[in-house]
Amino acid sequence: MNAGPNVPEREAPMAGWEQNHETAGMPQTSIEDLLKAVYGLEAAKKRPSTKAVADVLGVQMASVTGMVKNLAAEGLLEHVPYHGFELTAKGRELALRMLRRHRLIELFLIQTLGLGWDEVHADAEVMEHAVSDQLVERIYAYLGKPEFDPHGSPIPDSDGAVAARSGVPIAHLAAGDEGIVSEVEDEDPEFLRYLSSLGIKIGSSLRVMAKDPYGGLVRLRMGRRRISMGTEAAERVRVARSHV
Amino acid sequence: MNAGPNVPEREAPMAGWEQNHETAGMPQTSIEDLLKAVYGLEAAKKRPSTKAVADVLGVQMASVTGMVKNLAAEGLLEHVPYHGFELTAKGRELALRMLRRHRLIELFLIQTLGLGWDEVHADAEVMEHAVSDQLVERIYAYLGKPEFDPHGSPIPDSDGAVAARSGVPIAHLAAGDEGIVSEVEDEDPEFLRYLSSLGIKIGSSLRVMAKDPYGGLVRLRMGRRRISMGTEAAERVRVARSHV
DNA sequence: TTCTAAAATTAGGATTGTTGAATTTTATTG
DNA sequence: CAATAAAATTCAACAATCCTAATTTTAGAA
Ligand SMILES: [Mn+2]
Ligand SMILES: [Mn+2]
Ligand SMILES: [Mn+2]
Ligand SMILES: [Mn+2]
Repeated sequence: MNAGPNVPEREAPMAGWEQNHETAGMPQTSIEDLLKAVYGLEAAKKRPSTKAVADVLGVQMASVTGMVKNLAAEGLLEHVPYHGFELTAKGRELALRMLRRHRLIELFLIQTLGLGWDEVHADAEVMEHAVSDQLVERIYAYLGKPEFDPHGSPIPDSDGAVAARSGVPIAHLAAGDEGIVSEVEDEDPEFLRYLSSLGIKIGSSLRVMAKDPYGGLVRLRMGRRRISMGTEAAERVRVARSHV
Repeated sequence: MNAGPNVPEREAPMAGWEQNHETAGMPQTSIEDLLKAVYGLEAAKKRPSTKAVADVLGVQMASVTGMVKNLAAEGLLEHVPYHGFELTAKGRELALRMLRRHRLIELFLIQTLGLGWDEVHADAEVMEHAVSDQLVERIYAYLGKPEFDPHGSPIPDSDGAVAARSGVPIAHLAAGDEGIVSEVEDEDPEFLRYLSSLGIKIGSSLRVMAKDPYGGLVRLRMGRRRISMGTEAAERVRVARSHV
């Protein structure tokens, strides 16, 4: 065993520099991010392969294999070597707990500080590992028990229940379809600014005018504005169909 | 070398679970806390000995010796084995940067969420390592460029300049002295609740009625309330003398 | 000055998260 | 069915924190 709590006697030093974090048996950042990555791949109906997870995390496959061994030992996921892995109920719970934190933090920063939807992801990505459950619940209450984050993603509740992903990617619509923007990919600030420049936000109502068969361009109308979007972007914006 | 940035190609996954933190060359939590501990001891005019730092951080002396070697190699402090260490300008800068973060976060949580002064230290202690400089400055602006944190400690400015510690401990006052509470020790929630139960807050005006020479009890008057306080507590509350 | 207790360092381990290189397994293609 | 490329694992190393148990150094007391 290693790194016991080892509570030191307090020494009555003056305000502002004392330590003694209660970070004892807390799950590590990397663990939590790996679980989130697996969850995200599962949710996106992609197989959470070693390679896919490594790509999401930005580490080598060997690192994932190594970490997965620890995670499996802790009962957070199951691993059949060479045949992928899968979250256990416990692992999914932890992943959803992180997603809840991430999304509440994003919304909190936007609501309090007036940041833009393109300015909060990176900070939330780090802060999600740093806040206490107590603080998260205070934020939740302060925000009025919100159900969606600033990018339209559902906020898991404190029991780990989460609404199904809403809508379908714009790219999956056909000419003539109409819908309301329900969720956008949130991790790339540039992309979010691009959407803003097109006037797209959560709740925007749009209609597919045409789809170019080869280049993969989608022509849309939003109110009286006409915009076009490449397939790549059209895959990253989901709309709830309002008309088939 | 280890853990290169290793930027992965983006894969256009859907909102809410992508990673790729920009945590590349960032200083670690332990490093930052050690520097803060040394700074705090220096500020309190205690020698930042291996033992003192170990006690503050809640680790063994051997761990401090080891970490100090790294810190010295990075030019954050100077170490003369067996004769203590001292922050370099760079080390002090980093320590003050952390203190700024810590104090702004505490104030931010209190102002936005309405938390009590006893509920913010532990979260700030962890969050201080997690927020971006950009976010810190947004918080600073949002709070109206505050000069003091909720416990009366001065907030270092973004250049690392910090006001001198204000006041003296109540324990240092003599009978008849009057003063205004200017700063209280912040890391022990119990202690802060104890102060609250006595009605003491930053700005409270009080007068020393008597000091018991042996037991070390200080008898105070605050408005028309009379309170007594043991030496230990009286060492942890500072007042700005208003009358000698 | 000599002794001794406290403080500090060194030595030797453990654990975690990494990497790159070598190897093994799987799946696909011919 | 064999060849082969991609995916996955294993292995050896390394860095950073931590620990416990020696050992060394310092400083204060006798
Ligand atoms: Mn996000
Ligand atoms: Mn994260
Ligand atoms: Mn504090
Ligand atoms: Mn800290």
